[in-house]
Amino acid sequence: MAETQRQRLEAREETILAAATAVFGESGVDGARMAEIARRADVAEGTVYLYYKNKHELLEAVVDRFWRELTKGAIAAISEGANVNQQLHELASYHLQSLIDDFKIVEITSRARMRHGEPVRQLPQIREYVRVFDGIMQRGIDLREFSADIAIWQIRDVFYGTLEHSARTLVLRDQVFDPLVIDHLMRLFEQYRPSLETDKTSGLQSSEIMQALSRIETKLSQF
Amino acid sequence: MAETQRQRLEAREETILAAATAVFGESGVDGARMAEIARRADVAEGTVYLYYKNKHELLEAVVDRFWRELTKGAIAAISEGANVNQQLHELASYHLQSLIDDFKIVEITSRARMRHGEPVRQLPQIREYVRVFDGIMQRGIDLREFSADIAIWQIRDVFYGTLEHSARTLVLRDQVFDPLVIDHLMRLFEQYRPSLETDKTSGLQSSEIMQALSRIETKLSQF
DNA sequence: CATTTAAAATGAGTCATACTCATCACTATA
DNA sequence: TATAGTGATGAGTATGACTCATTTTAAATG
Repeated sequence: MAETQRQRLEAREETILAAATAVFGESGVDGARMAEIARRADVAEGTVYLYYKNKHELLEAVVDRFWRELTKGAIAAISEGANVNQQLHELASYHLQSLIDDFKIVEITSRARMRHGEPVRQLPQIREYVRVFDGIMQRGIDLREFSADIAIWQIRDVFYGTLEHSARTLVLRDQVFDPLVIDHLMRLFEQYRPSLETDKTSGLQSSEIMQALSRIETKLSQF
Repeated sequence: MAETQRQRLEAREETILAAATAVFGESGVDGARMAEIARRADVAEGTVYLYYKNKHELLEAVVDRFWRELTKGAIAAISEGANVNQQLHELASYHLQSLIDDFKIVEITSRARMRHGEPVRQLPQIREYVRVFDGIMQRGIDLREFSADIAIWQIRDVFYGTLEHSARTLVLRDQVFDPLVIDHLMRLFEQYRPSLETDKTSGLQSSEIMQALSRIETKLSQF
């Protein structure tokens, strides 16, 4: 049956992809042997090339699937009804944990970015992934929890940049998740709250206010 | 003369390193041919292997030198007498500009990090490079410009993580330096200022102000 | 200056491995 | 059961990193 045939082919493609993910993860891109991937997928070496044009395209498929799964996981990790802050916290935790758990595959992602024929491109699936963040931030702005004049793309760079760098630092040390990183990041986001009465530098202004209040109170106490 | 001989060898090593930097930059790690590097350095292919054990070690040398130069440049870029904030601004600008200008080499850095025999390591020269940041922050703490209870390593991750991610975003768009990124980052550092009278959340501050105002109003109403 | 000796350079040859392609096997339809 | 056509195979090819026997260069010695 055509239906069964198609399923067989997809199953085989999936098997090859799984084998490739494992081998790339274990041995890295350069260490991975196409022969080993074929062996694990229980197919001949030539068969792999029926499904993927070359090693790099196979790598791209592995990375692509990884980020697609990550997107699913992220969406599942944030609780529907929660407030914006809570959701950001959940996304940050999920992201950091994933980066640590699948460090090998994440490292490999940069390899997929550069195709031999030069111009560095952004992977569509990563674009998709960061949309999750953008969605939450946009909701935060709509709900007036965040100032309307922030640039989401800049904050996105802070968010993902910090987490990526932190993950690298953590893995190079002891490989464990550190909630302090999340707390610290979330504290930064307080900067984006809409300020009712002041501009940027709340320190100076509030101290001025406090001084003024002190003067008033001192005066009053004289009565 | 032994002196001259030694210089000749070092000059040749430098020539090979320069050729390698160029070829790696143009063609990427996988695209770079050892034969091409040798040709550009005007030596035989075998000669390259007298100076560097293999392609990966040559790559490491290229990356190592790049970051060493970057450290020199960073130190030169920050003005000795300036205040901490100014210095951070200068370092951030220099770093972002460098990441954009030498994007190719920076991308290649991650390749140098993973040696075939597994465990990912941090490159000594990058360690050295981030010390520049640490030094400025420490001075900031000593001068009470920053709160003493901050963890420098966390802020370092924010600093470099954000800049690295921003650089990637910028390069993938239009390749140009954007001062907004720096301003935004510097704004975040306001979070680390020592607060004179209050804790973290400026929201709490305003509530304190409201309480004080209430006290005043209460007092006033007594007249 | 000639000779010896050691170091440095060379590039043709080796080897590992990504990729190809002529051949074979299997499945579905007539 | 025959046949067509799609999918699978793995021996063979091409490429490029790396080696090493040989040659060249330069320093040391008399």
